Amino acid sequence: MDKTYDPTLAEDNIYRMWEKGGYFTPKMPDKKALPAGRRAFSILLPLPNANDPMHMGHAMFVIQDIMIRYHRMLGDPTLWLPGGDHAGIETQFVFEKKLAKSGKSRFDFDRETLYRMIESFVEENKNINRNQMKRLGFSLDWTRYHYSLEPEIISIVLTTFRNMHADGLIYRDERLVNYCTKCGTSFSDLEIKHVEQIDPLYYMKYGPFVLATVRPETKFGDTAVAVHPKDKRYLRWVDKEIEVEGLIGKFTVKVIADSAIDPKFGTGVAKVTPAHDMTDFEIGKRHNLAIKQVIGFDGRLADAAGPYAGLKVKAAREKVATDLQTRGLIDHIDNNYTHTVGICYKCNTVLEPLPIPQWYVKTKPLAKPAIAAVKEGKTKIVPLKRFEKLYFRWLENITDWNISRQIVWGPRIPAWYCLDCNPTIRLTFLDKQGNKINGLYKDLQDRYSFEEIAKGLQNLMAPISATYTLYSRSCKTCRGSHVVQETDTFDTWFLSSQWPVTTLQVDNKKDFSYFYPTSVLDTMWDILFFWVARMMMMGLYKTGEVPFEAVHIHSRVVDAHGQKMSKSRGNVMDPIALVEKFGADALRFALVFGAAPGGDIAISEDKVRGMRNFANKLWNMARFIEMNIQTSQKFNFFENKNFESLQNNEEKQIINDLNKLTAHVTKCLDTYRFSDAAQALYDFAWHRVADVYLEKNKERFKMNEDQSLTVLLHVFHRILKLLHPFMPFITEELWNALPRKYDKPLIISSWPS
RNA sequence: GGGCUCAUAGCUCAGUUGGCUAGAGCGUUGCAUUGACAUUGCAAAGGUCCCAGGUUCAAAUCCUGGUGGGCCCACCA
Repeated sequence: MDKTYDPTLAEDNIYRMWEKGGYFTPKMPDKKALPAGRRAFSILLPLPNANDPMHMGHAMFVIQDIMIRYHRMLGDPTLWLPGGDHAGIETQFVFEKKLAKSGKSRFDFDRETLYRMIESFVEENKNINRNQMKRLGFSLDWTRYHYSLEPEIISIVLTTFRNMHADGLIYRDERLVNYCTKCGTSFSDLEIKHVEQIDPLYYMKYGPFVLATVRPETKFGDTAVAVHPKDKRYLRWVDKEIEVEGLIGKFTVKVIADSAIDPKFGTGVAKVTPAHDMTDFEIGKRHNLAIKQVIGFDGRLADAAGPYAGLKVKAAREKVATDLQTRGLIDHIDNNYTHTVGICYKCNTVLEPLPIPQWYVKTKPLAKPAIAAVKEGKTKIVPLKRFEKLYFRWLENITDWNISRQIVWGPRIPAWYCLDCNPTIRLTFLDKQGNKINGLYKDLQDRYSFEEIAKGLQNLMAPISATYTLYSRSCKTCRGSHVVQETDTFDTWFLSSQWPVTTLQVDNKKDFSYFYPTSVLDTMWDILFFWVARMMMMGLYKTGEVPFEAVHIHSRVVDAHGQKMSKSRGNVMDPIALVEKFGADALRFALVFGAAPGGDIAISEDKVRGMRNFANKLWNMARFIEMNIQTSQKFNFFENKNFESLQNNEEKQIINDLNKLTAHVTKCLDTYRFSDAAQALYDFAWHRVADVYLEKNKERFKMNEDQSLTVLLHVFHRILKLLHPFMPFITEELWNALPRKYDKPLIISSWPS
């Protein structure tokens, strides 16, 4: 053995040996034939975006590998199932950035072409993170790898959609949606980022009133003025029509009373713009107000804004404000008004609430059983009560889920519209010459053939009244074939929320019956709502059973100063670079050591180095043992025996401590206290065995005495076993380097008790 | 605006239902070391456990209030 441990030499070979041995693929004996207390154990890897290289957050999945290796050693049929996500908007966004570098944009291509381009882009990158996970030693069953866009997986997802539609859980509706005019798509409530900002609050003269608004440019879309029903100042105006002087002429609106109006805000009077404000939209529904859209999906004012048409929202606001001022229609301006606005989490553009027909999932009926399942303990959220609270609070206040995205990257919603029956469908497509055409079908059908439209199609927008059929390429009403598929694609999370079901059902039903519900879902708190809660809802809907028995919330990896890693901070660490420098085991141990569940874990190069030193310590302990052994020596192994006959006090004591350690580590692993287990192992191996026991008894070992070496070997073997889930490579390497009783790799050796 | 959470050594953090003479990693200081390992060993320094009250035989741990961070949720124009 060399003087120091070189991980780069060992790791690759060992991983290949494991893979070749098929140890990651579970044996699935009849469940009744399993020994008492043993049962199937399964974890689904939270599927990384297929086109993303690995980051520190993924490295944290080492917690799952620890559980998986532990259960494999316990003798449980153990499955850790890997996968990759097409990651809809995320991937398309990355791809569009790439396009932008070559001076192109998504709007230069029809959807078929754009889709193919993204597809091959993902295909190029798909293997990167798979190989990286192997570098970390993850014992994933690669024979069961799945990708979210496999046709069989999509087919299961679409079946869910159809069933939900039949059950009345899917519907179309036109309401205000948070829309990013830059990314060209809507988002669900969850995806909206809120930021505080200071904007001028304009107090404008409005007929007989003065009212406060930050958005004077939406004045063209006002269809009412509202006051609080109990506001005595304005009671006499309620239900009256008032005449207002506007920038493009006088108009009349009705004064309405609605309790959504806060009498204390501004002057207690608000203009109501149902097409561009969430509150106003609700008010509009209550009072049957017209919805007058004055901002388009391109973020520019529409024709209804007269001379202001074509201006972007921000420019329009400034111009409108100035013009109002020159006309003497501004009473005063509060320049220090602080409020929060919703912005796009991808590009930070202020989101525009716009009326669009979208597909929704009715969530209340789904949330109910998901809440009950956790309350009844069918799924345990560990380790912290506070995540349960979060989970309940979100599900109890859940709003319906917008699953439409106006992007190409993902499966399209399987609804077909007949253009002949729905001539007011708005179409955007590229004609044969590549010009962008936009208009209603009834205005276009004389000039363009159906085939030309269908081929160059970028987007369609069907009015909410449009009829559609699911899964049918001919119209059921007119029997015509001028049908086009909905261009909205599914929110990625609609697919990933079904992951536990799709991945286990896709190959054969046996996996599903054997491993569902899965044992643990290990993830970080940031996708508790996005993914975990939705998997609960969808899993319960599809199977009547919870998708996992426990949810473990692992730590978030932060830098040496407790700061979140981000590109803009420039403090991102590359896990693979650390593996190359210090070895996978060192990084793995560093990620676990000192990590409190649900909290933060600080990773620095110094810390990983420290853990590399620990690996080296183990190496040298083995070297010392090897030095004192003669190759011809035959050992009387005491594995799994009590050592009750030992006379030597030192030996009795170390065996006693070793057994205590074994019980402690086992208990920690059963209760998700990975850091405690790691610290106990570190402390025992280094400070109890190496520093004390070895030093004290060096002379005896050198005498090459059979018994003392047997005890030492037993202790060391035990350490390797207990440490294996944490540091799989070096433990496997050392297991192989020393004499042992069983000729099986450590990965499938039995967990000591 | 509502809620959650944190505050412990120079830094990053553990501390499981109250029993601590308060720990770890990294860092610091001194000494040692051709002998498994300088990716080492021995030793040392370093903390009014944020502040003020309270409960208790006992509080870093529980309660109340305060101060200061972090986070989540939210349609007040």
